[in-house]
Order: sequence, then structure tokens, then C-alpha cells
Amino acid sequence: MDATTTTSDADTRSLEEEELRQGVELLFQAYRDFTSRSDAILRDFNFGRAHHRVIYFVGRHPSITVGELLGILRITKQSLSRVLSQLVRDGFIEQRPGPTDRRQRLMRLTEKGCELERLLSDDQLRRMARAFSAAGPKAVEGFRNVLKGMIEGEA
Amino acid sequence: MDATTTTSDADTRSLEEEELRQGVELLFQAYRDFTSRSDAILRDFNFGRAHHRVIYFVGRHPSITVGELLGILRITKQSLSRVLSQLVRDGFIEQRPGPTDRRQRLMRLTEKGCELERLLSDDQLRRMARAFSAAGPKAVEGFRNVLKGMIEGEA
DNA sequence: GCATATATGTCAATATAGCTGACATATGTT
DNA sequence: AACATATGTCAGCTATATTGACATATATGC
Repeated sequence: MDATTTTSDADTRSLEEEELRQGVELLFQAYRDFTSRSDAILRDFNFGRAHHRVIYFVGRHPSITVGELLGILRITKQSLSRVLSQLVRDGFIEQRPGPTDRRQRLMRLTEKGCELERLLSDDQLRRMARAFSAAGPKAVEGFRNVLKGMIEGEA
Repeated sequence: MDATTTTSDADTRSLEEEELRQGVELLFQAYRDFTSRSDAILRDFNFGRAHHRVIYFVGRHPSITVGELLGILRITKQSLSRVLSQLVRDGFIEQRPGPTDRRQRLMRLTEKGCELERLLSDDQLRRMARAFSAAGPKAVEGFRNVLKGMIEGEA
């Protein structure tokens, strides 16, 4: 009945919309596969994806404050608190009072935290590297530009 | 202290790795913003993102079976069951026994389901359209190619 | 110095979305 | 008849988020 296997009622939609929907679907699947790997490692530490995100962003923004991290993650401080206090307690992240504003807790990865970060990132970076080199530099630039256009405020 | 504001210890990493990490970060932020919008609409229906995904994929693959949907979503039937039975009960999705294999439940959106699908997709499609047209057709192709390279098995 | 605002932490209750395991039913296949 | 498959369902668990309320330390403005 259907000429196409996957996009059955595409006929009733414009080509342009079909292109957009294909983009949505690709993004969903890529993100799903992208995040579906480090979980085994995390489970060994009794951690979840939330811990990964915290480790990632603290690693990338050393001396970040709690408030800034909340801004990046867009979650509540209560949600962050649970994972963050575990990470601090277990020695993956250390906090120091801010030099000028001592209310702040500046965070950075410990040596142990760096190791875990690398362990966790490895698969994602490899996957990204594979996709980048398969698609080529021009494609990578396009990838970046489209993503930037999708990010809030960067439009 | 830092010459760069965001990527402080980039200096100790290769340019290539920095490019990959930038990709990871962009993907995270884009996906976060991309999915952070339809939620208000969903809440009016007492639905969550899981419902959205089911509606989306049933809309895109009419006559899909439960098993196929599970394969796309990569969740367990118990997880799917909760949201799917709500959607069927509330008349957004209808199920019919398969014509050849009557064990199957072929699913499709009802009229009501189509309306909701459009309502939910609108924001995401608009956002995608904005990013696509801002970045240009070459970038869109690159975007697609990189994402495809990140999808399991498509490497 | 007092009042107020900010940065952070914490307690408690709740919701969503996933999981595993076990078992049931209907139907198809051999 | 025996077995396999597609689906459904019950029960309990976990992770991750939410809101609301309140506490503490520190900054800042007057």
C-alpha cells in the first residue's frame, strides 16, 4: 500500500516539513544512542546520568559556582543537591569558598574526578569522533551551526 | 587568570578533542532546549514526554505494532504500557488487530491524536525550521550526516 | 550597625519515567 | 499437542526531577 516504508503519510505533507521531521527524528535517535552508553560505568559507581552531567560541566568550567551550574543544567538546587553532595562526599568534586564572595562554593574536579570524567567521556568522544570523521569537516561545521540555531537565545 | 571564559583547561587538550567536546556540549544544550517546550502543553493533558514520543512515532509510522514501537523507543513493554494505555483510553490512539497476525495491535492516531500531535510538534518544527534556515542547506546536510554517524548501526 | 538581598544547603512530599521479575492470554507455528 | 510469539498486567524498585518551606552565612545599601 505504502510506497515508503517509514514515512507513510508523507505524501500529504510538504517536502520542507518532511525534511524538518526527519531532522527531529534523527536528533532523537542520535541523542538516545549518544547517551545510552556510559550508563554501565556509572552504575558501577552507583551514579546516574545526572552525576555525569555535573562531572562534565564542572570539568569544563573549573571554579564554577553552584548557581552557575544550576543555570547550565536548568534544574532546581534541590535536584542538584542530591547528586552534588554525593560527588563531594565521595571525593570526585571539591568545593572552596569564593575568594571575593565567600558565600560561593567554587567547584572543581579532584584527581579522582578527572579520571572518572575521562572514563565517562571516552565513549561519547569516540562516538562523536567517528561521526565527525565519517561526515567530514564541512558537515561538522554545518552540524555545529544548526545546533547553535536551536539553542535558546543563540538564534 | 584564564584567557578563555568557558573552556579553561583547553590548553592541555588537543584542538581535535576540544572540537569534539564542543560538539558534545552543543548537542546537550540543543537537545535540552529542543525538548523543553512542549511540556506546558503536555501538562495540560496530564501527559509527559513519554506520551509525546509515543504520539510522535505512531503518527509517523501508522499501523505500527507494539513490538516495533518498543524497538524504536528502546524501553520495556511495562514502561510503554502505562503511557500507551492512557493514550488509548483517552482516545488519542486506536488499536486494531493485525490483518494477518491477529496477536498484533496495529496502532494509529485518531483524529484527536493527530490534532495533539500537531500541537506538540509545532514548536519543535518551528525551532528546527528556524535553525535550518539560519544555517543554510549545506549545513543542514552536514547536520544530518553527523547525526546519522552517531546512530547505532548506521556507522 | 541594621535591614535586606543573595548564595547555598536541607527537609519533606510528590510526580514521572524508567527498570526487573513474574505471570496471563491469545494466537501462530511446527 | 507443544512450543513460540505478541501483548498485557501486577507489584515493587530506582533515578531524577519537581514545589514549598525554612536555615545559615555572607554581602551590600542606607
